[in-house]
Amino acid sequence: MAAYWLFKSEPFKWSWEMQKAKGETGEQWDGVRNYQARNNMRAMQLGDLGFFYHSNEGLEVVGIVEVCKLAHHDTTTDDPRWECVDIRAVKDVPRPVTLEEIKANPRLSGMVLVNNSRLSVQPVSPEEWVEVCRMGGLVPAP
DNA sequence: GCCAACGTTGGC
DNA sequence: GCCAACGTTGGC
Repeated sequence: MAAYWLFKSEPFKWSWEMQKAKGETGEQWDGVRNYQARNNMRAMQLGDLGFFYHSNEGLEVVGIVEVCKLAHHDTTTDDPRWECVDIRAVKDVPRPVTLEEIKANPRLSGMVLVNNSRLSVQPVSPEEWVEVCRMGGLVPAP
């Protein structure tokens, strides 16, 4: 059973354009130093899909990514506690969905993005997935 | 740039 | 095991 996620990144550190430049191979989602976010990555399966969200600047969902490598050690640290998955860009969201729009949609009032904005890797429910895809012009949802 | 919210650390 | 202090995140 595939699951859905949301990955947050500050675009001046790691942007959707940079993610896309990595192509089919993708890149490890490194730098996460939060247990909850790490546990979410440990729970991911190959083929799981996620939203790519720009925080701080943009504040919008700009792309769809796919988990292409299961959780493994984060090579940017020696600390064995930290792991990450690899993700690759799948497609653009034709019409980026802003945080403002998400907050304004009652069907998305339960989204982690709205209620725990500090969690950088979050689960997304199937209903939320479909709704955000619809708002972004992706019909049917991937 | 500010500040609220949250997570982590460390003294007791 | 509690909680105050501190650091970080991220919306505004």
